[in-house]
Amino acid sequence: MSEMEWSDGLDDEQRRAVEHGATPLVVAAGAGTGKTRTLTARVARLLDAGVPPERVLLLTFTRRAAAAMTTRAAAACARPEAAGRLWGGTFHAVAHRLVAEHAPHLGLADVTVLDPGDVTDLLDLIREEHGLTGTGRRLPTSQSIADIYSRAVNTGTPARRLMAEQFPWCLPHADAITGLLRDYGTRKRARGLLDFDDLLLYWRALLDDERVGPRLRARWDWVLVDEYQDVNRVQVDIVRGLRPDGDGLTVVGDDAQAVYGFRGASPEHLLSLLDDLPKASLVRLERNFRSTQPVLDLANVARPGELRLRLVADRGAAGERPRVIRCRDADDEARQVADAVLAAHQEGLDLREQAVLMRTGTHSHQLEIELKVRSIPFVKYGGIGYLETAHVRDVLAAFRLALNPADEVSWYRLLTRHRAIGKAGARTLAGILSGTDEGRYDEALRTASDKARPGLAATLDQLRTAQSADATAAVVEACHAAVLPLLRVHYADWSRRSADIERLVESAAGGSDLRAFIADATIDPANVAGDWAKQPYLDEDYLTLSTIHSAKGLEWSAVHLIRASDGAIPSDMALTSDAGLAEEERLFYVAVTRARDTLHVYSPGRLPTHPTSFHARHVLAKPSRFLTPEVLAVADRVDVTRPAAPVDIDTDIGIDSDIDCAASRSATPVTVPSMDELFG
DNA sequence: CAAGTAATTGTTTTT
DNA sequence: CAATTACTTG
Repeated sequence: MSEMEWSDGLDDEQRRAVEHGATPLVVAAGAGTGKTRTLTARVARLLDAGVPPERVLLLTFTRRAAAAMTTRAAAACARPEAAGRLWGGTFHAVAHRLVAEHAPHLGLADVTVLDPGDVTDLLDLIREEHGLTGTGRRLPTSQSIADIYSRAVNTGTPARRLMAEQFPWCLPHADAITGLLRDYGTRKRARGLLDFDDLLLYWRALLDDERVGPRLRARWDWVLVDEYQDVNRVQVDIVRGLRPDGDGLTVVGDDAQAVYGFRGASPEHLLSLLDDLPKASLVRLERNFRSTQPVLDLANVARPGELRLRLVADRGAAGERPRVIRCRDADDEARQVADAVLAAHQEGLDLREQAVLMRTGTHSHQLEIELKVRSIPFVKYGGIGYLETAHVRDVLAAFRLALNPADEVSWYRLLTRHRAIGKAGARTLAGILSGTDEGRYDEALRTASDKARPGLAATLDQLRTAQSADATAAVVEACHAAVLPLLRVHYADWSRRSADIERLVESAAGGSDLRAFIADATIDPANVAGDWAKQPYLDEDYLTLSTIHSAKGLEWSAVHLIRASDGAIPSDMALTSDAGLAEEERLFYVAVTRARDTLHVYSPGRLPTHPTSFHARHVLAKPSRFLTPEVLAVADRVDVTRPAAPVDIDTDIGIDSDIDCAASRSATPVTVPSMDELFG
């Protein structure tokens, strides 16, 4: 054990966590307290102590976090090559690996992962049989039904009770919905289809199995879990199933940063672990290496939760006080943000060091227009990914059919892209084609209408080629050939979409394992998208726009939090329950703790009811309820709606009549440099 | 039963 | 202003 580089620069508490023995360890790590460094140092220390890397399992919530941690652990330990043999990844990715490995034990001939879009497609496909298609009164969307399903399994709540509590408008159809969901389950099982939730459920089932469970448990001595406040019931069971007495278990989390309640997570899981494992030790990390004290003063005041961590800036007391900017409306807000971003840029702060955070992807609409007008380059995270667009999913469906001809959902999707095949035709044909009958292709052709037959024949031909091909490139090429003529006709804006397809096909053909490529694309779209999606400004300087969820774990020198008005933060969707409101409060906390040096919080007095700006009606909005007097006391208030005198932000709700753009622009005397020369 | 046209809706957050 | 959805017509 030579250098012990992993110990470099750790403070006492971090070192305690890193050097802790085998008894269960809970690390309560506030934002910016070196959580990743601590976790990776602990892994490096284990490896340096001679632990075989394959006996260490590191579970994270995003692929990015997993990659960052293994890389850093490798860099910090004496045997960097060993870190490559670590088991690391998201819960879902590891689950997929294990489920594929144990497919026979699980009674699965093949494993195809359904993305959330596929799930709604499948529900659409079968809902008619359950009397959920009539026109007339409004029926719950398949999306809502999928939500009910997911929440039920992830929280262990009976669907009926769940509906009563959280989806009351679905209650009149409770019988039909529960019937549909049962059918959904058997349908998936019969076809070897697994949705995201199934991956976790199957993993848990493996752990519960008398024969497989002990072997799985014996595979790892050390299990480390990041972001434990974001685990749901099933994930808790998996972790506990892996380490029943807690020995070798390390979890890191922060109850104030739990923001995945809608996915069945609860910060309670972190807190209750301490009760469930009496031997567990708690280490609290409160020294913050990220932000200035003034930023942390605001964060500490805003911090919810039980752990009551108080962050202290390692950087000392100096720093600029956060600013709360009251603005007139969304357009005004966009101008304020753009002005501030440019001003900082002029003072030498790269755009890369700045980010705009928002509650939902649509909140940046006005800002995006403003940025385009001013030629400020930006990249937006958290919106609809390329892999979720229809045409890309069409190609993925073809890939999946090449590997799993029983994939009814993919059949359905592909069939509806054909001319002369609509919903009804696709449904019957998908049933035939996903079956096991020897002559199912011929039968499908016989069933198809005269108009549909030629197109279908061509598709089936190519898919047969794909299914019998060995080399990945050949499979991909055949699928490409099957899909191309369909999509060219089907999409009116084909020219805009074709480039995406080319990139996807190229990237899939380049890989060695199509199965892995599809699983990656499904379980972690960003991972694959990053390889081939266009990233025009990758080498250049650009501003980051991100949802708060996607910004978790990241940091920037300057952070602009927009739409800090009631109805946006907290989202009006969340106001119906205490739990929902508490989660919004945690989101606010996550957002403000992303800032290293400057934090600007913008609160428009009028919010668009409708995300697109034109015939948008506006509704009056109060400042976010999270901008409490205590929070405001540690911030500088700026009111750009009435530039003459600062107005108490609590009482001014901006009731002024119509907005005069020129007036509001002149009210903010920030000089706007020509962007062409700045970025030319 | 498919496909085209008209009307009418919107919209959390993500593995 | 999309993108579903309802209603028409072939």
